[in-house]
Amino acid sequence: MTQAYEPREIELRWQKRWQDESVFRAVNPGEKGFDPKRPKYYVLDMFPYPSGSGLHVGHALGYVGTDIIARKKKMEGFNVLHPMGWDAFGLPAEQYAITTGKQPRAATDENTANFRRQLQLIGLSYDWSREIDTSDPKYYRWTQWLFNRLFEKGLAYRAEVPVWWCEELKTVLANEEVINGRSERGNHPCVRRPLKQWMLRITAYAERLLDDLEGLDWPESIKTQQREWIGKSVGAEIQFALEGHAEELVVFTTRPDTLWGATFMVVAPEHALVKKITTAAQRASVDAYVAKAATKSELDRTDASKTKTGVFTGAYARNPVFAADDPRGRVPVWVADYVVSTYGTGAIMSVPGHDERDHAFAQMFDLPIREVVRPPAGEKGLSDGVCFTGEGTAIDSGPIDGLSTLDATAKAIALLESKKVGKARTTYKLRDWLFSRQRYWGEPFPLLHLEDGSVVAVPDDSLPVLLPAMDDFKPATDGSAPLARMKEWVATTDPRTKKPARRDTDTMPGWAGSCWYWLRFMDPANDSAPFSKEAEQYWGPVDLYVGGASHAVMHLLYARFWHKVFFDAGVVHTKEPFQKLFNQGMVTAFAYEDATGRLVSSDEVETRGSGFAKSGTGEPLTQIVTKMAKSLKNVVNPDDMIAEHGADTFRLYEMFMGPLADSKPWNTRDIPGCKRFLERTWRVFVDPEGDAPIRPQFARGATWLPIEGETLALERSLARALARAELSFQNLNLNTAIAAYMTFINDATKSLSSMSRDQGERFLRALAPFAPHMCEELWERMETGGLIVRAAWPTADPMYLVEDEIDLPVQVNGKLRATVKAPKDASPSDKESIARVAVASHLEGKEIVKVVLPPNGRLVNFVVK
RNA sequence: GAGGAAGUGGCGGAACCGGCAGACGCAUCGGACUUAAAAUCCGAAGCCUUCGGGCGUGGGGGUUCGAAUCCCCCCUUCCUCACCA
Repeated sequence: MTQAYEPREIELRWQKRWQDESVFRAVNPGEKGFDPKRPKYYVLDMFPYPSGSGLHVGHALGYVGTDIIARKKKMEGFNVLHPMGWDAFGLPAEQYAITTGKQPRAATDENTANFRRQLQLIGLSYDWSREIDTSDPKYYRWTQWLFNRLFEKGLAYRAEVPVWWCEELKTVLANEEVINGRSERGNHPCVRRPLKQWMLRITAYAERLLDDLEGLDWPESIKTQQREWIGKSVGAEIQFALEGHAEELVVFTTRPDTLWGATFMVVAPEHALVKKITTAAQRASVDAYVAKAATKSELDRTDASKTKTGVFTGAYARNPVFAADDPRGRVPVWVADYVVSTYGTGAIMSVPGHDERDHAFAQMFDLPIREVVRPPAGEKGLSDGVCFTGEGTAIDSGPIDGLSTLDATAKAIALLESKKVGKARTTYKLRDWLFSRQRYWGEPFPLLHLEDGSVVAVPDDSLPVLLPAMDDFKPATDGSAPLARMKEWVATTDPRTKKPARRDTDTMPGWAGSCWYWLRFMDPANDSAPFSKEAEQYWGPVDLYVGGASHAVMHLLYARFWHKVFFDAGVVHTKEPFQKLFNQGMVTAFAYEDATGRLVSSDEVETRGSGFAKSGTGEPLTQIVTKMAKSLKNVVNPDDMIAEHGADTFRLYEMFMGPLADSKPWNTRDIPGCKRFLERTWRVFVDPEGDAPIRPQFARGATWLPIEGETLALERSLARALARAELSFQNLNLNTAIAAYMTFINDATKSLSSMSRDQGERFLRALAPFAPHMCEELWERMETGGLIVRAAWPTADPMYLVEDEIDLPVQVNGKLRATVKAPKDASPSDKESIARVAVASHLEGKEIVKVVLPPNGRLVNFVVK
């Protein structure tokens, strides 16, 4: 038996043992070995897209964190569900296949194999029997099945919509995937283009998606982001008659109380009425403006936000609150790109007196500005040259004069409704979800186009609609779907009527598979349903969901939407899928810049004492923190580190860096500290000089040590470490648990012979979730019997958290002047007299005004003059 | 511009409720062991100091016997959304 700590050898052996004994297999209700007495705990990682570059230490941060939690919960007696799988369909996987010249299927299999290998290297306690791959027909069969539920409820529809088109990617993208007119993936320019697309009616769930955020234990910042994305606004819809046209111009406003101050109208360049209402005289300039707006990317529009642009259409609208002969009621209609076509009705009434944007526009084009809201006393208004947008009192507004903004709004709406020219309305920024892609690597829509032009779902029992193999799967230059080229696949028959039908050739976006994967994990092998009711009833909802904050909106909103649809369909029993959400921080890296602020590649940096310098030139460099980047050569590969130091050190370092939620830099120089701690722990248990597998005091049948003297001191040290660990699990700053364990091992090293077998056992159990391989090895050498992963989690005995003697800080005027020892149960007056002696020199010649002894008895403070 | 998170030694970070600022680790320095080095072990260390003490948690003010922690103002960094009527 080896006496040295050799992590790789130990780790491989224990990983095999865990696998051989199916230690991490979660047992479902109804299966053999299920224990109904244990409570359940479902801890889920956001499953990765298996990229070609392999696992990143940032992924591993979350995975190690959840693994430690899962292992602890298991030791605490929970039935733990802790699964892992692959989000394998979608654009990035297809792009990767194209650039590497591989088939997506083959490339995906290669990448998942690599990810699986890397995850297993870390010794993560996943139940690998539940592994899923969203691009596996056994999985996407049920994605299609669930799509059918949305389809039959009318939540999926086809529409000609202006969509984001990315020429580079040859695909349409969802609103959420386009940032400032560029694709989220790859940062390519995008343009708007009308195309017939499948949409999901997520807006039907807007209100519930908003309301149900309340009960969730999620970071407030994520909830806020979702609320803002949903963007609820309450107001009114108002119809303006158009001079010389039968059509009405409908606008949405949150401030119907300012209707009397509307001096012009603005419609978006894409508005359907623009062509119709433009007068001959204005035709040329309007056409030019509209054409220009269409070619402008969203980025250009945003850049131009400082100066408003627009053109008069020549048309006039009638403000319904003014009499037909009132000149205030005749307002010009302009077209301007500061009004967006996709929000509200794509048209606004412009109230330049009380809206910043309208104000700017009115000033730009010299349009009239009227004040209809008087600001409350003390606030500046139009008379001070300020556009007042807050709440005040209605003035110059006929029937609502004198009312507060709140009352004026209500009365204005009532008035509009009685005249049938408007009504209360709530709008949302959230738009329906553009759900189809003209790409290859995704779930085919399980839909058939019949000869009569109608569209029907492929019956559930004919699923899956398999994605056919294609040699050339690249998107067509005209943007048509690659599957459309598979003529023999497209032509099929409706299984119900045997009549000819054509398959839909679009595929679902990459998000589809991740909209329900946590449910499939509950019952991954089920081939008669996506998951059984019993399994969902037992495991749902996810108790802890851990992943990056970058999924704040898209994935988490889509997943909640599908889950609610399933809830309505009676498929799941909870309204929300993820009860507690936690975002792990980003793992950043150090980078180095010279005096001019230029970044220097990490392999050209050397340490100079406590500073850094450029190798060769010796030029001094400053250390800064950045994202990891290949160009800076500061990307860390877990494989190398594990090969060099072992998985336990890797796990420990990931957690020791700092609180799980914080972003923090990876510092290779700090890793030896964690390794040293494990080596020191090893030497506490194993005598490197001796032949025994374990030191005699830890061997089975070792002499029992009474808890007194140094053993008592160690008992206290252990109790403190265990208590600290418990707190650190609550706060998810596991770095402090490790720090507490280090302190204990330092204490143990100093009085090794006084440490008992029992103390050794409890310490190993506490360390086991963090460094499972080494603890398993030492546990075995102690001949404790069984695996440590199945042992019970140790808790601190409060009795040993209390010291006989406490350190009593003594302050004079709040400044620390001495620290004295006092018996733990000393009375306040005893403490005061002990303290008085200790700071006698500071009290000399002073008058003691007050002696402060806080209720917790933690210190004494003399207030003197 | 709006919203969110955060600013503590040379570095990563501790400090549960307002009560010893800097736990734990890295780097640094000293010592032991060694022919020597590495490894290991032991120890020192916030900054300044005339060795009395003074100053210290981004800056300024406030509350308090006492503030990293609570309140007000300001600065910086990161993230997210940005003409949403």
